[in-house]
Amino acid sequence: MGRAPKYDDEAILDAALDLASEHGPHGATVVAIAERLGAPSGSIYHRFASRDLILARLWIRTIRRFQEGFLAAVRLDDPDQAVRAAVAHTLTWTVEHPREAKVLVLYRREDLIALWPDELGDDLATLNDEVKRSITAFARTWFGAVAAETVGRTRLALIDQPYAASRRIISDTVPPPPWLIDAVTTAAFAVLGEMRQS
Amino acid sequence: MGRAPKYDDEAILDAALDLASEHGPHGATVVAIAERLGAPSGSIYHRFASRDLILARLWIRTIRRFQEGFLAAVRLDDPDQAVRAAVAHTLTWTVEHPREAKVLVLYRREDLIALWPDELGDDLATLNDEVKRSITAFARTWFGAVAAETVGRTRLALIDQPYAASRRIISDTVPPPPWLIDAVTTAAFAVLGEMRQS
DNA sequence: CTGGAATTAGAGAGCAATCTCTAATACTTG
DNA sequence: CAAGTATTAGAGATTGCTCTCTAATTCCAG
Repeated sequence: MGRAPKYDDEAILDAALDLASEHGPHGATVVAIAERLGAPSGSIYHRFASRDLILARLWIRTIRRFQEGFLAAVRLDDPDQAVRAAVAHTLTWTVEHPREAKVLVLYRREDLIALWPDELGDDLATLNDEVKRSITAFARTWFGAVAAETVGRTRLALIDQPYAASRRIISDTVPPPPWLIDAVTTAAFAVLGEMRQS
Repeated sequence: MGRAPKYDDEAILDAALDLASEHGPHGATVVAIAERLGAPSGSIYHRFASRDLILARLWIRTIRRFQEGFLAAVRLDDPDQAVRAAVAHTLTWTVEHPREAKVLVLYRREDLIALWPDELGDDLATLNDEVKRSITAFARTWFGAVAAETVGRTRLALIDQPYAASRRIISDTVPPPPWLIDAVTTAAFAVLGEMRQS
Protein backbone atom coordinates (compact mmCIF):
# COMPACT_ATOMS: atom_id res chain seq x y z
CA MET A 1 0.00 0.00 0.00
CA GLY A 2 3.01 2.28 0.07
CA ARG A 3 4.35 4.75 2.52
CA ALA A 4 2.17 6.28 5.24
CA PRO A 5 1.39 10.00 4.86
CA LYS A 6 3.51 12.32 6.98
CA TYR A 7 1.60 15.53 6.21
CA ASP A 8 -2.09 14.84 5.72
CA ASP A 9 -4.74 17.11 4.27
CA GLU A 10 -5.98 18.38 7.59
CA ALA A 11 -2.50 19.33 8.77
CA ILE A 12 -1.97 21.32 5.59
CA LEU A 13 -5.30 23.09 6.01
CA ASP A 14 -4.42 23.88 9.63
CA ALA A 15 -1.11 25.38 8.59
CA ALA A 16 -2.83 27.45 5.92
CA LEU A 17 -5.35 28.61 8.54
CA ASP A 18 -2.61 29.71 10.91
CA LEU A 19 -0.83 31.66 8.23
CA ALA A 20 -3.91 33.27 6.72
CA SER A 21 -5.20 34.36 10.11
CA GLU A 22 -1.81 35.74 11.17
CA HIS A 23 -0.63 37.46 8.01
CA GLY A 24 -3.66 37.77 5.81
CA PRO A 25 -4.43 35.98 2.54
CA HIS A 26 -1.02 36.71 1.00
CA GLY A 27 0.67 35.07 3.99
CA ALA A 28 -0.62 31.62 3.16
CA THR A 29 1.80 30.88 0.34
CA VAL A 30 2.63 27.30 -0.48
CA VAL A 31 6.23 27.86 0.58
CA ALA A 32 5.11 29.24 3.94
CA ILE A 33 2.71 26.35 4.50
CA ALA A 34 5.45 23.88 3.71
CA GLU A 35 7.93 25.62 6.01
CA ARG A 36 5.48 25.52 8.88
CA LEU A 37 5.15 21.77 8.40
CA GLY A 38 8.88 21.33 7.93
CA ALA A 39 8.39 20.05 4.40
CA PRO A 40 9.59 21.20 0.99
CA SER A 41 6.94 22.92 -1.08
CA GLY A 42 6.87 20.11 -3.60
CA SER A 43 5.38 17.76 -1.05
CA ILE A 44 2.35 20.01 -0.67
CA TYR A 45 1.55 19.65 -4.35
CA HIS A 46 1.38 15.94 -3.96
CA ARG A 47 -1.79 16.33 -1.89
CA PHE A 48 -3.28 19.49 -3.38
CA ALA A 49 -3.20 20.31 -7.06
CA SER A 50 -2.96 24.05 -6.45
CA ARG A 51 -2.77 26.73 -3.81
CA ASP A 52 -6.33 27.78 -4.65
CA LEU A 53 -7.49 24.27 -3.89
CA ILE A 54 -5.94 24.42 -0.42
CA LEU A 55 -7.61 27.72 0.39
CA ALA A 56 -10.91 26.65 -1.15
CA ARG A 57 -10.97 23.48 0.95
CA LEU A 58 -10.08 25.56 4.01
CA TRP A 59 -12.88 27.99 3.19
CA ILE A 60 -15.45 25.21 2.91
CA ARG A 61 -14.27 23.52 6.10
CA THR A 62 -14.43 26.77 8.04
CA ILE A 63 -17.87 27.77 6.79
CA ARG A 64 -19.27 24.32 7.55
CA ARG A 65 -17.85 24.37 11.07
CA PHE A 66 -19.47 27.71 11.77
CA GLN A 67 -22.77 26.86 10.17
CA GLU A 68 -23.25 23.70 12.19
CA GLY A 69 -24.05 25.58 15.38
CA PHE A 70 -25.72 28.49 13.64
CA LEU A 71 -28.25 26.32 11.85
CA ALA A 72 -29.05 24.43 15.04
CA ALA A 73 -29.74 27.76 16.74
CA VAL A 74 -31.94 29.29 14.06
CA ARG A 75 -33.98 26.10 13.82
CA LEU A 76 -34.94 26.01 17.51
CA ASP A 77 -38.66 25.58 18.03
CA ASP A 78 -39.11 28.72 20.09
CA PRO A 79 -38.40 31.79 17.91
CA ASP A 80 -37.39 33.86 20.93
CA GLN A 81 -34.81 31.26 21.89
CA ALA A 82 -33.74 30.96 18.26
CA VAL A 83 -32.82 34.64 18.09
CA ARG A 84 -30.90 34.52 21.35
CA ALA A 85 -29.10 31.32 20.39
CA ALA A 86 -28.19 32.53 16.89
CA VAL A 87 -26.66 35.75 18.18
CA ALA A 88 -24.90 34.00 21.04
CA HIS A 89 -23.50 31.32 18.75
CA THR A 90 -21.94 33.81 16.35
CA LEU A 91 -20.23 35.74 19.14
CA THR A 92 -19.09 32.79 21.24
CA TRP A 93 -17.87 30.91 18.18
CA THR A 94 -15.78 33.96 17.30
CA VAL A 95 -14.21 33.92 20.74
CA GLU A 96 -13.66 30.19 20.82
CA HIS A 97 -12.27 29.87 17.29
CA PRO A 98 -10.33 33.09 16.79
CA ARG A 99 -8.22 31.93 13.87
CA GLU A 100 -11.11 30.50 11.90
CA ALA A 101 -13.32 33.46 12.73
CA LYS A 102 -10.63 35.82 11.52
CA VAL A 103 -10.43 34.17 8.14
CA LEU A 104 -14.19 33.99 7.80
CA VAL A 105 -14.94 37.51 9.01
CA LEU A 106 -12.08 39.55 7.61
CA TYR A 107 -11.75 38.18 4.11
CA ARG A 108 -14.05 37.52 1.22
CA ARG A 109 -13.83 34.32 -0.70
CA GLU A 110 -12.93 36.19 -3.89
CA ASP A 111 -9.88 37.74 -2.25
CA LEU A 112 -8.74 34.55 -0.60
CA ILE A 113 -9.15 32.25 -3.58
CA ALA A 114 -8.17 33.69 -6.95
CA LEU A 115 -9.81 31.01 -9.08
CA TRP A 116 -12.31 28.61 -7.57
CA PRO A 117 -11.22 25.05 -8.50
CA ASP A 118 -13.59 23.36 -10.91
CA GLU A 119 -13.72 20.13 -8.93
CA LEU A 120 -15.40 22.00 -6.04
CA GLY A 121 -17.87 23.90 -8.20
CA ASP A 122 -21.05 22.55 -6.68
CA ASP A 123 -19.86 22.96 -3.12
CA LEU A 124 -19.46 26.68 -3.62
CA ALA A 125 -22.88 27.17 -5.16
CA THR A 126 -24.71 25.30 -2.42
CA LEU A 127 -22.57 26.34 0.53
CA ASN A 128 -24.94 29.05 1.72
CA ASP A 129 -28.17 27.44 0.62
CA GLU A 130 -28.97 25.93 3.99
CA VAL A 131 -28.46 29.22 5.78
CA LYS A 132 -30.58 31.07 3.28
CA ARG A 133 -33.33 28.51 3.65
CA SER A 134 -33.13 28.67 7.43
CA ILE A 135 -33.51 32.45 7.38
CA THR A 136 -36.50 32.23 5.08
CA ALA A 137 -38.00 29.47 7.19
CA PHE A 138 -37.54 31.55 10.31
CA ALA A 139 -39.29 34.54 8.74
CA ARG A 140 -42.18 32.36 7.61
CA THR A 141 -42.56 30.49 10.89
CA TRP A 142 -42.53 33.53 13.11
CA PHE A 143 -44.11 36.15 10.87
CA GLY A 144 -45.99 34.06 8.39
CA ALA A 145 -44.50 36.08 5.59
CA VAL A 146 -41.70 35.68 3.09
CA ALA A 147 -41.79 39.21 1.67
CA ALA A 148 -38.40 40.64 0.76
CA GLU A 149 -38.48 43.00 3.71
CA THR A 150 -39.30 40.30 6.22
CA VAL A 151 -36.48 38.08 5.06
CA GLY A 152 -34.13 41.05 4.76
CA ARG A 153 -34.77 42.18 8.33
CA THR A 154 -34.25 38.66 9.62
CA ARG A 155 -30.94 38.49 7.82
CA LEU A 156 -29.90 41.85 9.20
CA ALA A 157 -30.80 40.84 12.75
CA LEU A 158 -29.40 37.31 12.77
CA ILE A 159 -26.45 37.56 10.41
CA ASP A 160 -25.24 41.06 9.57
CA GLN A 161 -25.40 42.70 12.97
CA PRO A 162 -23.83 39.78 14.84
CA TYR A 163 -21.21 39.78 12.11
CA ALA A 164 -20.36 43.40 12.93
CA ALA A 165 -19.92 42.51 16.59
CA SER A 166 -17.71 39.57 15.63
CA ARG A 167 -15.53 41.82 13.61
CA ARG A 168 -15.18 44.15 16.54
CA ILE A 169 -14.25 41.24 18.81
CA ILE A 170 -11.56 40.16 16.38
CA SER A 171 -10.09 43.62 15.99
CA ASP A 172 -10.01 44.36 19.70
CA THR A 173 -7.08 43.10 21.69
CA VAL A 174 -9.17 42.67 24.82
CA PRO A 175 -11.84 39.99 25.32
CA PRO A 176 -15.40 41.06 24.50
CA PRO A 177 -17.31 42.84 27.29
CA PRO A 178 -20.10 40.88 28.99
CA TRP A 179 -22.81 43.27 27.79
CA LEU A 180 -22.05 42.68 24.10
CA ILE A 181 -24.26 39.63 23.54
CA ASP A 182 -27.14 41.38 25.26
CA ALA A 183 -26.69 44.49 23.16
CA VAL A 184 -26.64 42.59 19.86
CA THR A 185 -29.63 40.49 20.95
CA THR A 186 -31.53 43.67 21.84
CA ALA A 187 -30.66 45.09 18.43
CA ALA A 188 -31.92 41.91 16.78
CA PHE A 189 -35.27 42.03 18.53
CA ALA A 190 -35.56 45.73 17.71
CA VAL A 191 -35.03 45.08 14.01
CA LEU A 192 -37.44 42.14 14.01
CA GLY A 193 -39.98 43.77 16.31
CA GLU A 194 -40.87 46.44 13.84
CA MET A 195 -42.08 43.81 11.44
CA ARG A 196 -45.21 43.18 13.46
CA GLN A 197 -46.35 46.76 13.07
CA SER A 198 -45.94 46.91 9.31
CA MET B 1 9.57 75.43 -14.28
CA GLY B 2 9.73 72.43 -16.54
CA ARG B 3 7.16 70.22 -18.13
CA ALA B 4 3.57 70.21 -16.94
CA PRO B 5 2.44 66.97 -15.22
CA LYS B 6 0.43 64.63 -17.39
CA TYR B 7 -0.55 62.18 -14.65
CA ASP B 8 -1.00 63.94 -11.32
CA ASP B 9 -1.28 62.42 -7.86
CA GLU B 10 -5.06 62.45 -7.77
CA ALA B 11 -5.37 60.69 -11.12
CA ILE B 12 -3.05 57.95 -9.89
CA LEU B 13 -5.03 57.55 -6.68
CA ASP B 14 -8.25 57.40 -8.69
CA ALA B 15 -6.84 54.67 -10.90
CA ALA B 16 -5.69 52.73 -7.85
CA LEU B 17 -9.15 53.13 -6.36
CA ASP B 18 -10.82 51.78 -9.49
CA LEU B 19 -8.55 48.75 -9.58
CA ALA B 20 -8.70 47.97 -5.87
CA SER B 21 -12.48 48.22 -5.80
CA GLU B 22 -12.86 46.08 -8.92
CA HIS B 23 -10.29 43.37 -8.35
CA GLY B 24 -9.34 43.62 -4.70
CA PRO B 25 -6.06 44.69 -3.16
CA HIS B 26 -3.92 42.53 -5.43
CA GLY B 27 -5.51 44.16 -8.47
CA ALA B 28 -3.99 47.56 -7.81
CA THR B 29 -0.49 46.76 -9.04
CA VAL B 30 1.74 49.54 -10.26
CA VAL B 31 1.68 48.09 -13.76
CA ALA B 32 -2.12 47.97 -13.74
CA ILE B 33 -2.37 51.54 -12.48
CA ALA B 34 0.02 52.70 -15.19
CA GLU B 35 -1.85 50.81 -17.89
CA ARG B 36 -5.13 52.39 -16.83
CA LEU B 37 -3.54 55.81 -17.24
CA GLY B 38 -1.81 54.87 -20.49
CA ALA B 39 1.61 55.38 -18.95
CA PRO B 40 4.62 53.14 -18.42
CA SER B 41 5.08 51.97 -14.86
CA GLY B 42 8.26 53.99 -14.44
CA SER B 43 6.30 57.22 -14.62
CA ILE B 44 4.28 56.26 -11.56
CA TYR B 45 7.44 55.99 -9.49
CA HIS B 46 8.30 59.54 -10.34
CA ARG B 47 5.35 60.71 -8.25
CA PHE B 48 5.16 57.97 -5.63
CA ALA B 49 8.18 56.34 -4.07
CA SER B 50 6.45 52.99 -3.65
CA ARG B 51 3.25 51.08 -4.24
CA ASP B 52 2.57 51.14 -0.53
CA LEU B 53 2.73 54.92 -0.58
CA ILE B 54 0.06 55.05 -3.29
CA LEU B 55 -2.29 52.80 -1.36
CA ALA B 56 -1.54 54.53 1.93
CA ARG B 57 -2.37 57.92 0.43
CA LEU B 58 -5.52 56.45 -1.07
CA TRP B 59 -6.45 54.99 2.30
CA ILE B 60 -6.05 58.33 4.06
CA ARG B 61 -7.95 60.22 1.39
CA THR B 62 -10.83 57.76 1.50
CA ILE B 63 -11.10 57.74 5.29
CA ARG B 64 -11.03 61.53 5.43
CA ARG B 65 -13.75 61.81 2.81
CA PHE B 66 -15.99 59.48 4.75
CA GLN B 67 -15.26 61.03 8.13
CA GLU B 68 -16.14 64.53 7.01
CA GLY B 69 -19.84 63.83 6.91
CA PHE B 70 -19.79 61.35 9.76
CA LEU B 71 -18.21 63.77 12.21
CA ALA B 72 -20.65 66.52 11.24
CA ALA B 73 -23.50 64.11 11.95
CA VAL B 74 -22.29 62.85 15.33
CA ARG B 75 -21.63 66.39 16.49
CA LEU B 76 -25.17 67.65 15.87
CA ASP B 77 -26.60 69.45 18.88
CA ASP B 78 -29.62 67.21 19.22
CA PRO B 79 -28.52 63.65 20.15
CA ASP B 80 -31.60 62.13 18.55
CA GLN B 81 -30.79 63.86 15.29
CA ALA B 82 -27.14 62.91 15.67
CA VAL B 83 -27.96 59.19 15.78
CA ARG B 84 -30.26 59.42 12.76
CA ALA B 85 -27.76 61.50 10.80
CA ALA B 86 -24.78 59.28 11.64
CA VAL B 87 -26.57 56.11 10.52
CA ALA B 88 -28.00 57.79 7.43
CA HIS B 89 -24.63 59.19 6.45
CA THR B 90 -22.87 55.85 6.57
CA LEU B 91 -25.50 54.16 4.44
CA THR B 92 -26.03 56.95 1.90
CA TRP B 93 -22.30 57.53 1.56
CA THR B 94 -21.93 53.84 0.75
CA VAL B 95 -24.50 54.14 -1.99
CA GLU B 96 -23.13 57.38 -3.38
CA HIS B 97 -19.48 56.38 -3.32
CA PRO B 98 -19.55 52.68 -4.11
CA ARG B 99 -15.90 52.35 -5.10
CA GLU B 100 -14.52 54.14 -2.10
CA ALA B 101 -16.94 52.40 0.23
CA LYS B 102 -15.86 49.06 -1.16
CA VAL B 103 -12.21 49.69 -0.38
CA LEU B 104 -13.00 51.05 3.05
CA VAL B 105 -15.49 48.38 4.06
CA LEU B 106 -14.08 45.23 2.53
CA TYR B 107 -10.39 45.55 3.28
CA ARG B 108 -8.29 46.26 6.31
CA ARG B 109 -5.41 48.64 6.13
CA GLU B 110 -2.94 45.87 6.98
CA ASP B 111 -4.02 43.81 4.00
CA LEU B 112 -4.07 46.71 1.59
CA ILE B 113 -0.75 48.26 2.60
CA ALA B 114 2.06 45.83 3.37
CA LEU B 115 4.38 48.33 5.05
CA TRP B 116 3.08 51.71 6.12
CA PRO B 117 5.45 54.36 4.70
CA ASP B 118 7.46 56.15 7.36
CA GLU B 119 6.76 59.58 5.97
CA LEU B 120 3.05 59.12 6.77
CA GLY B 121 3.57 57.73 10.24
CA ASP B 122 1.73 60.40 12.17
CA ASP B 123 -1.22 60.46 9.82
CA LEU B 124 -1.92 56.81 10.54
CA ALA B 125 -1.75 57.17 14.29
CA THR B 126 -4.10 60.14 14.40
CA LEU B 127 -6.45 59.16 11.59
CA ASN B 128 -9.15 57.80 13.86
CA ASP B 129 -8.57 60.09 16.78
CA GLU B 130 -11.29 62.53 15.82
CA VAL B 131 -13.86 59.79 15.43
CA LYS B 132 -12.89 58.24 18.73
CA ARG B 133 -13.18 61.60 20.43
CA SER B 134 -16.53 62.27 18.81
CA ILE B 135 -17.88 58.94 20.06
CA THR B 136 -16.65 59.61 23.58
CA ALA B 137 -18.04 63.14 23.45
CA PHE B 138 -21.38 61.82 22.29
CA ALA B 139 -21.52 59.34 25.17
CA ARG B 140 -20.66 62.04 27.65
CA THR B 141 -23.03 64.64 26.28
CA TRP B 142 -26.05 62.38 26.10
CA PHE B 143 -25.43 60.00 28.97
CA GLY B 144 -23.09 61.97 31.17
CA ALA B 145 -20.82 58.97 31.37
CA VAL B 146 -17.62 57.78 29.76
CA ALA B 147 -17.57 54.28 31.21
CA ALA B 148 -16.23 51.59 28.88
CA GLU B 149 -19.70 50.15 28.36
CA THR B 150 -21.26 53.49 27.50
CA VAL B 151 -18.62 54.28 24.90
CA GLY B 152 -18.68 50.70 23.64
CA ARG B 153 -22.41 50.73 23.07
CA THR B 154 -22.21 54.06 21.30
CA ARG B 155 -19.55 52.66 19.01
CA LEU B 156 -21.61 49.56 18.32
CA ALA B 157 -24.70 51.62 17.52
CA LEU B 158 -23.09 54.37 15.45
CA ILE B 159 -20.19 52.58 13.78
CA ASP B 160 -20.27 48.78 13.86
CA GLN B 161 -23.90 48.13 13.04
CA PRO B 162 -24.11 50.72 10.25
CA TYR B 163 -20.89 49.18 8.97
CA ALA B 164 -22.58 45.79 8.73
CA ALA B 165 -25.41 47.28 6.72
CA SER B 166 -22.90 49.00 4.43
CA ARG B 167 -21.21 45.72 3.80
CA ARG B 168 -24.52 44.18 2.89
CA ILE B 169 -25.26 47.04 0.51
CA ILE B 170 -21.93 46.56 -1.20
CA SER B 171 -22.32 42.82 -1.57
CA ASP B 172 -25.86 42.98 -2.90
CA THR B 173 -26.30 43.59 -6.59
CA VAL B 174 -29.59 45.42 -6.06
CA PRO B 175 -29.92 48.89 -4.48
CA PRO B 176 -30.63 48.93 -0.76
CA PRO B 177 -34.30 48.61 0.28
CA PRO B 178 -35.99 51.72 1.65
CA TRP B 179 -36.54 50.20 5.09
CA LEU B 180 -32.84 49.61 5.73
CA ILE B 181 -31.93 53.00 7.19
CA ASP B 182 -34.95 52.81 9.51
CA ALA B 183 -34.00 49.34 10.66
CA VAL B 184 -30.40 50.27 11.44
CA THR B 185 -31.55 53.46 13.20
CA THR B 186 -33.98 51.42 15.27
CA ALA B 187 -31.19 49.04 16.18
CA ALA B 188 -28.99 51.97 17.19
CA PHE B 189 -31.62 53.41 19.52
CA ALA B 190 -32.23 49.96 20.97
CA VAL B 191 -28.54 49.51 21.78
CA LEU B 192 -28.28 53.01 23.23
CA GLY B 193 -31.65 52.98 24.94
CA GLU B 194 -30.66 50.28 27.38
CA MET B 195 -27.99 52.53 28.77
CA ARG B 196 -30.52 54.70 30.55
CA GLN B 197 -31.80 51.80 32.61
CA SER B 198 -28.40 50.66 33.78
C1' DC C 1 13.21 -10.52 2.65
C1' DT C 2 11.93 -8.60 -1.52
C1' DG C 3 9.16 -6.13 -5.00
C1' DG C 4 6.16 -2.41 -5.61
C1' DA C 5 3.55 1.64 -4.58
C1' DA C 6 2.71 5.85 -2.17
C1' DT C 7 5.02 9.51 -0.38
C1' DT C 8 8.77 12.78 0.54
C1' DA C 9 12.69 15.51 -1.00
C1' DG C 10 14.71 19.10 -3.46
C1' DA C 11 16.06 21.62 -7.34
C1' DG C 12 14.57 24.70 -10.80
C1' DA C 13 11.59 26.60 -14.73
C1' DG C 14 8.36 30.15 -15.64
C1' DC C 15 5.95 34.17 -14.48
C1' DA C 16 4.51 38.41 -12.49
C1' DA C 17 5.37 42.33 -9.69
C1' DT C 18 8.25 46.06 -7.58
C1' DC C 19 11.53 49.20 -8.25
C1' DT C 20 15.73 51.44 -10.75
C1' DC C 21 18.20 53.76 -14.18
C1' DT C 22 19.09 56.46 -18.26
C1' DA C 23 17.58 58.85 -22.24
C1' DA C 24 14.14 61.59 -24.50
C1' DT C 25 10.63 65.18 -24.25
C1' DA C 26 7.97 69.27 -23.51
C1' DC C 27 7.07 73.33 -20.92
C1' DT C 28 8.38 77.80 -18.79
C1' DT C 29 11.08 81.49 -17.70
C1' DG C 30 14.30 85.20 -18.85
C1' DC D 1 14.61 81.98 -28.84
C1' DA D 2 17.57 79.63 -25.65
C1' DA D 3 18.51 77.29 -21.37
C1' DG D 4 17.15 74.77 -17.66
C1' DT D 5 14.13 71.61 -15.39
C1' DA D 6 10.25 68.73 -14.29
C1' DT D 7 8.34 65.05 -16.33
C1' DT D 8 7.62 61.04 -19.35
C1' DA D 9 9.34 56.89 -21.57
C1' DG D 10 10.91 52.36 -21.61
C1' DA D 11 13.99 48.72 -20.79
C1' DG D 12 15.71 45.59 -17.36
C1' DA D 13 17.50 43.91 -12.64
C1' DT D 14 15.72 41.59 -8.78
C1' DT D 15 12.72 39.15 -5.96
C1' DG D 16 9.33 35.94 -4.61
C1' DC D 17 5.75 32.79 -5.75
C1' DT D 18 3.40 28.87 -8.14
C1' DC D 19 3.95 24.75 -10.03
C1' DT D 20 6.76 20.74 -12.24
C1' DC D 21 9.84 17.06 -12.55
C1' DT D 22 12.90 13.41 -11.06
C1' DA D 23 15.29 10.89 -7.59
C1' DA D 24 15.29 9.04 -2.99
C1' DT D 25 12.78 7.03 0.83
C1' DT D 26 9.66 4.35 3.56
C1' DC D 27 6.28 1.01 4.37
C1' DC D 28 3.26 -2.92 3.25
C1' DA D 29 2.05 -7.41 1.05
C1' DG D 30 3.33 -11.83 -0.14
